[in-house]
Amino acid sequence: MNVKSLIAERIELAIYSVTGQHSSADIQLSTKSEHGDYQANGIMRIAKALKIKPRELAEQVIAQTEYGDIVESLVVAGPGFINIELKNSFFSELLEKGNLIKKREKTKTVVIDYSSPNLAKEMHVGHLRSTIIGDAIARILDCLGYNVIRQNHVGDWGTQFGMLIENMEHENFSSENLADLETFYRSSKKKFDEDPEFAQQARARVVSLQSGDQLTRNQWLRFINISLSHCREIYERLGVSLSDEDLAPESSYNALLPTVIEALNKRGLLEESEGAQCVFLEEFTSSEGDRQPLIVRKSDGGYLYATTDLAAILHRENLGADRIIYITDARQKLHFKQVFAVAKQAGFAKKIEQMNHFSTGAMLASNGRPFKTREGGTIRLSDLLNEAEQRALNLLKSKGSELTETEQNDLAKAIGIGAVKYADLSKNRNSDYIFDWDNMLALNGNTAPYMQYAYARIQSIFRQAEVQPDSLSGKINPVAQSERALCKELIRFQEVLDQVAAEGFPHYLCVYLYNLSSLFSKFYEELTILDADKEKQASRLLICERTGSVLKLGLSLLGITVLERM
RNA sequence: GCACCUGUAGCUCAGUUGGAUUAGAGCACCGGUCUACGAAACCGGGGGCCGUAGGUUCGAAUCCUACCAGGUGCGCCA
Repeated sequence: MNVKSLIAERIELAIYSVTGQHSSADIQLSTKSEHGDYQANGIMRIAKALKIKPRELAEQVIAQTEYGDIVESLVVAGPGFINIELKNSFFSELLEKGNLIKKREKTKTVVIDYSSPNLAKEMHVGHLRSTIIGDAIARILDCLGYNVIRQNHVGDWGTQFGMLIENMEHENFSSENLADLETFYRSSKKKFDEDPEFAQQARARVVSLQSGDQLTRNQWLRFINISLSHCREIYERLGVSLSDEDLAPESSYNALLPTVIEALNKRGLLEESEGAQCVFLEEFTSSEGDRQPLIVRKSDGGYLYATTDLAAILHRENLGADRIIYITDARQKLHFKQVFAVAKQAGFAKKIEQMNHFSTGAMLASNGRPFKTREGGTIRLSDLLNEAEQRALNLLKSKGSELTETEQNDLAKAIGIGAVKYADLSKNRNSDYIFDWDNMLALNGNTAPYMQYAYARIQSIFRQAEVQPDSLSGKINPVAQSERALCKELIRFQEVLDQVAAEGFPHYLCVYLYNLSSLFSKFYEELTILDADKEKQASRLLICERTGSVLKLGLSLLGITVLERM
């Protein structure tokens, strides 16, 4: 249940009955405990528009609000805030019932495009952000009851593949001895850049590939399959929910491309410029009259990624999308802005209500420079993940774990991978972020291990008490400040998920889970659970259970596994 | 040249769309709390001209303008 929306509804109804207008009450979480649990900030804005005194309006709104079941008190404060204190019984009952997440009834279809690696080479660190952030958003939308269609728009078409297939012939490579894709890509690229004759043959390959030459196509398929199996392995290790069914490769849009051009032409959007077919839109014209083109067909007749992306929007429309989301590097911002605008103009997205490009910043090394190997090359994702697991294992050993060797290895995987993912997810996706092993593996602060620890501690309580957490039931009565604070945070879960779903910022969920873990630690330090009297013990065990469930579900939505002990 | 993004504590980051005399976390630094429901934790302390300068209003880290610094993109790569 979204508590914030519930409160907003009540207060907005009262605002309507006082003013006759529908206005946002602007409900926010109170920043200070003296100001209650939530606060309504909208009164001052409304009063200003109506030219009445804010405090008087606030009084009238309070008098009209129906709140007996959820709110303890509504108080006018400062220049016209309404401070809202929730009834303990309200959140106790909510928590006793336990179902904190309410799925949508009228479902919407959301098509989400993420990861989308280039199959010409192995996945590298540059693919991490889109993959992880996209997966979290997809899972959250899923959990909220949206009909989610994942699209992995892998790059499997174009010059690079001509180059690779040609080189497979030259080097006499078969799929069996192509284990190291990255090296093969580099040597092919080198040859392509240095040997004009080879480059020519490579381009000819592209033509025969795209015209359906059987031999070339077979080679291409073999190559794609090797590359895909690398991806599957990475997704498996990362715990990413993408499967083969979500593949929507560039090549699959090939047949649609002439249709796209034709449709643009029919709409009168096409214009030839310097031999290329372009779309010029008003909104991409500067004040000096410089026009920014979206090139959809090259002068040699070839199509570009803009054409493919337009075709992909047509495809999404056919999938019944109400909303489409793309998660890519921020460098593609202008590109998607243009593609969305052209798609709208061309009538490719008549039924799509929302088109979101959620862009991500870059991953940087601790010196603030791009994150590369010492030689200046890209870092393979598999190497990065190996290092994460190794570092987590070292950490476990240094803590003198009592667990067996195999248990430690399993833990190291969960901790290492979780730390890498969480480090990425917990930052605002817009900004570049500095990749730092020590920060992400720290056992304190806004890190995955800190939350995994909080969860493990909760499970330990249940083991100590010899109870099955899922069998717990009864009354919750938060008497102490620290348990009330924890309960109040627990009922915010849906509110936070709704916000991530709307805005595409998983770090809101991270901040929330961190805050929750931290409130749990305070609660745990301050109050006895097992030694408390029967009633308090039952209540507190149930609070522990709800905290554990929210942590487990919350982390799993981020694609991070919890640990029973660590 | 034009456009977009970023600038918050020594470091890494939040700041819920303009909210409350005192801008928050973690690391690092200083100090405190275990004969133990997991100290991998908790509590306290110092540390800030929110890049700079104006403006908008009851109220600005948040909005507007100019400037400074860093990054990125902009006609036939994706």
